Amino acid sequence: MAPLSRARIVAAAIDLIEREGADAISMRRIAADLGVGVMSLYNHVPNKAALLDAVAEAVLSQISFDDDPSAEWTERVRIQARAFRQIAHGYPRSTMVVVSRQLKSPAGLFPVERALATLRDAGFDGEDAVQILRAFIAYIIGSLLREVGVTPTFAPGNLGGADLPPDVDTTLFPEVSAVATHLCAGDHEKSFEYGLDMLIRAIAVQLRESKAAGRGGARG
Amino acid sequence: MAPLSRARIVAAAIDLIEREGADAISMRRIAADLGVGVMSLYNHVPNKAALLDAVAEAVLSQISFDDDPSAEWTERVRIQARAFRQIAHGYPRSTMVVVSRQLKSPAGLFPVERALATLRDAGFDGEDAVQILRAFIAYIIGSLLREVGVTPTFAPGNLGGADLPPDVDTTLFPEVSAVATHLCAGDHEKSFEYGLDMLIRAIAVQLRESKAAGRGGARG
DNA sequence: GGGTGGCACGTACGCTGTACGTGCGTCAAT
DNA sequence: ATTGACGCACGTACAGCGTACGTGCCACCC
Repeated sequence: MAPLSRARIVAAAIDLIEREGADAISMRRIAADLGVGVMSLYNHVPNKAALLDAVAEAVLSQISFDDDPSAEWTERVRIQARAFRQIAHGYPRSTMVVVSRQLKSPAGLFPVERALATLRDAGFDGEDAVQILRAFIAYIIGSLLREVGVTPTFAPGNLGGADLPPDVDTTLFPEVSAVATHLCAGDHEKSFEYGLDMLIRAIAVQLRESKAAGRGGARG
Repeated sequence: MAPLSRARIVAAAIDLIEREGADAISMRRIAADLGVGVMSLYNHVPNKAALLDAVAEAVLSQISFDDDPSAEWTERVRIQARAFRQIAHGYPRSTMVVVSRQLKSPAGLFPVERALATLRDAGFDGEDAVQILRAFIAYIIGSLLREVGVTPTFAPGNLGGADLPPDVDTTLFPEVSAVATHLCAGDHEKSFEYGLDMLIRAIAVQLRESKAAGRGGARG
């Protein structure tokens, strides 16, 4: 048996989360899966919180950014956003863990660096780039939460429908009832791309305004 | 002493969360705060998960929508979005609880109804209204998570700065270092309004395109 | 008066994270 | 070769968790 190591512990934790959900995770289960004693874990990880941080970092660091630096900036931010979403597909149950702990490690900073470079190349000054990036991250995280939150047990049936309780009061919620079909139809990718399109176009508009108003911020 | 009731239990739970954080919540602590036995809680609440759902619903139902139905739709969605953010200010530690459990109750459906009515009044058809709403909710939730996640212990010092570790490698992360000032400066309201502006303008652009392309969706 | 049901409560069980002590294996210095 | 130090796996133990179950009190209706 390979010697116990931090990496093996983190891998086992991710595996367990993906198989049985984030709630099922415990030091004892992880140790059992690894075939070691519980306390052996603490020789490599200070405590459970740190282990979850390590899980978040490991998942996050698997993002692969393959956007072409010479491409149009609109396409680059689109690809970067998709890369984020991709990890949520690879590790759906871990997404909540990643999102719920904010980490200040290089793994978390790397995508930020990439995005800022893209936005500043596009012509935004520092403050606007930061604000735009924040808006993007907020949108992406919110989207991922919706995607993974809607399928807490991964029942294959609720991917297309049964999202809404069937007993919505038609008179109390006329609008909801009217668009119930679309509300229930949960094509996550389509929704994600829809909002992504919106955001990118908004940024493009802002950039034009910014340029029209001369150098400096997009305030106007 | 007033008789134990579901409402009193939920209120005590919210109180406890706000005072000591979401991690500190336990049935025993709640019971102790109420001066009752632990198991008495279970006469009014089936289990802890249901209690947390009730907490989320109680917090969510305190949103007050005072947007003027005759106002411009851009202003209405802005005010509705702010109303959401407002609850995160009233119950900062509970926000994570609200966000992490998706609920299909009237309390959760009411804001949806309101928003859909506004968007459809603005001229969007059902599908676009739903997609736009989803993008908005994603942005708002993502923003709130950032706001409350940055202050897990509510230390008054870290509101303005100290967000970034001081040892960021300048050569590894040149962009991050260059805009570190803006990255650390965390004016949550300003950031929220910045992205909100972006989104609303994006929707306005989309609406114009939609109208220019004739009746129907905004698909161009 | 006698049944019935709601509600507060104590006890108990299996689970959790982790502090602490112990023993084994390997390597460095003598 | 002997000894000491150190790293690491592990068992035990403890406080705290959610909650299943049983008990007893009290208000109610027949």
